[in-house]
Order: sequence, then C-alpha cells, then structure tokens
Amino acid sequence: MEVTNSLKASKGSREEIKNYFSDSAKTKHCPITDILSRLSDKWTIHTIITLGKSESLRFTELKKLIPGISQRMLTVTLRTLEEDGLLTRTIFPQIPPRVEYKLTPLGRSLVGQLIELSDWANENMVHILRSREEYILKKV
Amino acid sequence: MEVTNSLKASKGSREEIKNYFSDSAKTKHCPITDILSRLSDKWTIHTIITLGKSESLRFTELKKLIPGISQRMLTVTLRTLEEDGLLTRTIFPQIPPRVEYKLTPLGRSLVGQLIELSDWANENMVHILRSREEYILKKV
DNA sequence: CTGGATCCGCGATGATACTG
DNA sequence: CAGTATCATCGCGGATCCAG
Repeated sequence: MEVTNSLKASKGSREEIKNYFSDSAKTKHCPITDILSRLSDKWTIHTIITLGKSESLRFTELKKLIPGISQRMLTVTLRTLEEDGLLTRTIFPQIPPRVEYKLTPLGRSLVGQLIELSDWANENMVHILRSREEYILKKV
Repeated sequence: MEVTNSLKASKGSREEIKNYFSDSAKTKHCPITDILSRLSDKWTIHTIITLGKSESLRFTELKKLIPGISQRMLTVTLRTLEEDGLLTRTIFPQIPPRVEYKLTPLGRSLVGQLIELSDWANENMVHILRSREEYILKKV
C-alpha cells in the first residue's frame, strides 16, 4: 500500500497533483513569499552557495561542507532544489553508489545574489548582534 | 513588574538573558545561517521591501501593503527587525495612537539586494513552477 | 556510499478575543 | 489605531533504524 512514497507521500496520482497545486495556490499568492520562503529552509541558501563554489559535489562532500546539517535535511533540501530545477542529480550506477549534484543555469543565476547576501550578513553581523544586545538591556 | 515584556514571555530577567544568548550561540554558529534564516521568516523580506519603498509607514499601512499577514505576525516581524537594528519604531503619544516604522541606514543597505532577489523570483517563477510540474509527472 | 522510512518534540504561525 | 494574551495546530527538523 505504501510502496514508494518518496518524501511527501504519494498515493493517488492525479489526486495528488491536484492537491499539490491547490496547496501551492494557497501559499503561493505571491512569488516573493513563495520562492523566498523556500530559499531559507535554513539550509537552502547555504547549499546553493556551496554548490556554487564547485562544479559538482557528491552527497558526502556536501554534508562535510555544510556544518551542522543532518542527513535527512540535506536529502530534503536537495530534493526540493531538484524539484525547483535549481540543480540536477546524476546517479552513476556503480558500487558503491555515486551521486553528483550540480547547479543548473537557473541555479547558477542565483548564486551571485546569494553570495552578496551572505557577504552582507558577514559584514553586518557585528552591528546586528550589538543591536540585539542593546535592545535587551533597554528593556530590563 | 512585567511592564513591557514584549511578546516572548519573560519571567526571570537575568535568567532570560542568559537563555537568550545561549540559544543564540547554538543556532548562530555561522552568520549566514543566522541572518539569512531571520530574513525569511516568510514575512521579513516582504516587510523590508515594503518599507524600502516609503520613507516611513504606520502599522495599519503596512498591514494593508503586505497581503495575508496577520496582525500578530506583523507585530512579531517588526519587533525582530527593530531588535536587529534594521528599523526604528517611533511612538507619537496621541489619541488615537500613532506609530511609525522606518528603516535605519543598516536596513536601507539591504533593500537593494532584497529587491534584486524578489525581481529574480518574479522573473523565474515560471520556470520554477514548470519544473515542479514536470518533476511530479516524472514520478507518476 | 547514498539515501528512504518513521517517530516525535518543539517552535513558528494563525485565529480569536481583549485593551489603552 | 496599535497592539497584547491565549490557545490550538501544523510542519520543520533531529534522531534513529533500515536498505540497495
């Protein structure tokens, strides 16, 4: 009954698609909210940037390069990015298995902006942290 | 005693601060994950961009300009941004109350990038949606 | 090596009602 | 107008075990 249910359970076929899109329609009233909320699954941006620095990477390599990510979250994140067409997943049928992840042109077109954003974060971290500190002190 | 304790329940005072920072330390191993995950509370980016288009806005104005946001979430988002020093909150002591929100220079320095990002989202939405569609069909 | 499947807690978010 | 307080829900994300 529940043979291969990918990550988000697929039983019906048409029914599922319908649900998928109606769900989408609800959340995705606006592309900004939609795409942007995807981008920061907490791991997505990091993943894209990491991939942006290489041609392609394997699962284990990614896991090492993204500190703190769990196996599951890496899998989920990669699948989502694949769904969105931001990266490709290539399986080499060998033993042991070898799978390579690589950004698509669409994915590449994002990397620049994300790096800028992370640079901004790095540069302004100090101010933000100090601001948070002061904010708390003000209230006590 | 608990005069203005914002939204996140504060009982102790020193204790609370301690927890706050230790929590921070845990999540904030890296500035990218930290700042970036804040940015897309699903509403934050939208809020910053909206404020970026005006000099300053009032609570209700913001609520109207950000479709779908709840009163509560707007409050929370604004408070977080204030904490981080990205905007200022000015209260005019009158009846009825008047509160204005305005980006700080730090906040303004982000607007450009966020607009770029949302432009990207708008431009590539179609591809992403189609990609998702194809992805589902492939699996069925 | 590269994940899939499951269980589960906690925090984020929404709905609703109330206030100065 | 601009919130605050409270409750209920729901999905993220971690831990763990399993498999090709």
